[in-house]
Amino acid sequence: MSPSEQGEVPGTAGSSGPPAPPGAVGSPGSVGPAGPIGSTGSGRPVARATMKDVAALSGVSLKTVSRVVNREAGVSPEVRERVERAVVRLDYSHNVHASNLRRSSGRTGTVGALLQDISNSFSASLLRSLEDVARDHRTAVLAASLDEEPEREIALVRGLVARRVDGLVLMPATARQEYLLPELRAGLPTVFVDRLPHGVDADSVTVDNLAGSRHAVRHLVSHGHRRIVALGDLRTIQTAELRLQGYREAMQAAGLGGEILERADLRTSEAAEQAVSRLFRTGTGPRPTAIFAGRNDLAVGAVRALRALGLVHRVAVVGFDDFPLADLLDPGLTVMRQNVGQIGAEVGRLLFARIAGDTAPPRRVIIEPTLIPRGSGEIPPHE
Amino acid sequence: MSPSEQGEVPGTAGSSGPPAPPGAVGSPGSVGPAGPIGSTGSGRPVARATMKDVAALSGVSLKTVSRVVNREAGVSPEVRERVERAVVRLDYSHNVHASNLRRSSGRTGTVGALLQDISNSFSASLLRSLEDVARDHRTAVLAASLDEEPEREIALVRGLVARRVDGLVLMPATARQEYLLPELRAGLPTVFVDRLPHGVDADSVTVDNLAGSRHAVRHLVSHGHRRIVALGDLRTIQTAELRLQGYREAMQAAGLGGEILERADLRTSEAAEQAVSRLFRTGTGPRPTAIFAGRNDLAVGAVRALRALGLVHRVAVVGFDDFPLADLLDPGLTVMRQNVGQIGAEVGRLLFARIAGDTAPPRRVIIEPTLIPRGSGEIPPHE
DNA sequence: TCGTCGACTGACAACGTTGTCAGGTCTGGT
DNA sequence: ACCAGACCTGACAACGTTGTCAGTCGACGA
Repeated sequence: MSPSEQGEVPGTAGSSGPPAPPGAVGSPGSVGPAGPIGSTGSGRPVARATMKDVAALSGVSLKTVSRVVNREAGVSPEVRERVERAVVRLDYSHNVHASNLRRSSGRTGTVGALLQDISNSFSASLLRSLEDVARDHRTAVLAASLDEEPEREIALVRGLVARRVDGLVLMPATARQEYLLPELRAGLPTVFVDRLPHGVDADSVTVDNLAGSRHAVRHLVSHGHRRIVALGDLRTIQTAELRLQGYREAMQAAGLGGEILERADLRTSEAAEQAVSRLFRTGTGPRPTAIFAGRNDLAVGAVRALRALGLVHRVAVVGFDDFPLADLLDPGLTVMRQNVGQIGAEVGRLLFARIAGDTAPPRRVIIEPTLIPRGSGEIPPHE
Repeated sequence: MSPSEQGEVPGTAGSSGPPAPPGAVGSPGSVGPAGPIGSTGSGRPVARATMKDVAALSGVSLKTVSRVVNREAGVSPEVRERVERAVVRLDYSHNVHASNLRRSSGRTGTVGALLQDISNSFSASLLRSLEDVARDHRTAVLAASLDEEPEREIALVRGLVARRVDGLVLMPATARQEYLLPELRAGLPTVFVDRLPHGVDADSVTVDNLAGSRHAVRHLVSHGHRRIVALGDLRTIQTAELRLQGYREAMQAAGLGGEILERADLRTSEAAEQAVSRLFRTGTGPRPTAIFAGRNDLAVGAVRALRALGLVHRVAVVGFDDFPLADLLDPGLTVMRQNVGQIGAEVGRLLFARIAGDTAPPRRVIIEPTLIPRGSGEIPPHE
């Protein structure tokens, strides 16, 4: 029997080939009584070909197919060629789940990224730079948004662990992460980003929020401002509270403790817009002359409100977190920039080092934000 | 023997319990000679507990553990309780890959989304709305960026198929997608987004680029413009070419065929900025009085150039694709808005209908973009 | 008292793959 | 002619789980 005559596509109309060769494993029809693999006349889905089918078609054993598919050495060129033809003919696609299950390494080639909201520019850019690192490691990224919902975080982590991700990037929505302890002990590489871990010890990449907001406020003070209002997100969010704290510290340090004025728990751009609008419209006493916004869309909301009031060139604004087009506003928005690309790359570096087996003690990488003056933060006080 | 005394954590220091009960399956030490499960003194990772370990600890069979974990009926409360305690004690986590391998359904609870660039606001918002639909179906999303690289698309699709995703969302970078035929025939639910499929038949959700760009150009013409320049991305990108085509058609229809002026193959905001800059600085003859930008960051680049030239209030601009803060520019940027939330939700709806078994012929959903006038597109011509 | 039924539980095979090991063939040296 | 060794190839078990089916046990009606 010549090798080239061996096997046939199971179920192909008009069987014209020889009977299954002696070496064939399994019955050709085992995928289904009526079903050719890869195509039916109708649109009905069809079972995928397995290594068994490839083995049967090419007249070799399962193990040999495995060798060819995994490009292992020690397969004769003719056999390799025969198997490869069968692979193409059957549209065989490797099943990585079965493969990983059997393999010793236990890697799935997948990492999870749980971020605040992947449609916001900070999370999206972070995800993107992580993706770039992951691709270099032939790894896919499962991404999801937490929207500051703690229960969602816990449910999603459970799901990722059940999927046996090789690593986890987390911008936590929970206040404490003890629930992660078993996973960390089981060796799940985990990197916190933007927010420090609480109750567990793990790698983290964060921005120096305290120093950053102090810097921003000092900047306003140095331009003559005394009545500076701070806008902040939910106080339960670590970074939000830290930025407010930095504001307070800087005010105290400048001897302006009596002028401290905070509007916190602002969730959205609209909430910030409304808060600023109220503050500047209905103010009875002296109004603030400057705004420090603790998050990018709060700054945007503030600018919208000032625009509506005709005050964009009279009230100074500094925001935390840069965003696209901030330079195109009029005046350009002065911000504390967090270098998102650097953060994402650092997160990826740490994560894949852990995945590769790095067992050093947890690292806390802290990135200093930088002030980008663009005009809005350099407006002098107007009464 | 009382149930509460059965079993113990394998390897726990100071074995004080009774010997393994008669019904126990497997040896308690089978996970490793020295290793307790879930914790070691050192930071070394440790094998995860399997159902076998849970079965051994709770003194029941594998199958019973499976029943408890999957909340199947027909397990006595005492046994259930005993198993659940063992699950907690061992930090058992279900292995969905093994589960899916054995299960009949073949679902993995994962879909893939291959978009242009998940850090750009269009792709990011799309991903986000897809994620919301996916979460309702208890499904995770694998996301990746194609950056207009055809080979990457093909490699990533191969990877997703090997991961046996339940469905695929594709914003193709390839000109033709015949390579997908085997997967489509095998029943892989696939939805194209933003760009139509070529060479294969599949669901799609796109924007009416032709009508949209005609509308944008007509808008400029109706404000008195005759010399309108069009900026476009790579002509090989379907949507980019369609938008240029719409521009040409609208110009012809307005009797302005002789005024057609295109700058295509602009990949980035910077390229657009440079092109516009050159056009308006060095122009010898009469300069254009309006710009139609075929993609959001090309519009941004154009605005940057005009800003630098002091022409923002003298040259009209209409962009295709809305983006955050377009309303905050001065003047506000007039755009053709594609309703991204609607597109993403529609994509999700189609995808999960297919996953649920819908076998109707492929659908082409076309969404009409709407003109959002904000000022920049309503500037009259200045010579 | 005995058979029957329902409720619960377990043994076993199978999902698609790879690690281990043993067997077969062929070449070349004696 | 014979054997060692290199080179290919295949049988089998195992990864962690679930579907199938058979078995045990106590309660209940006749």
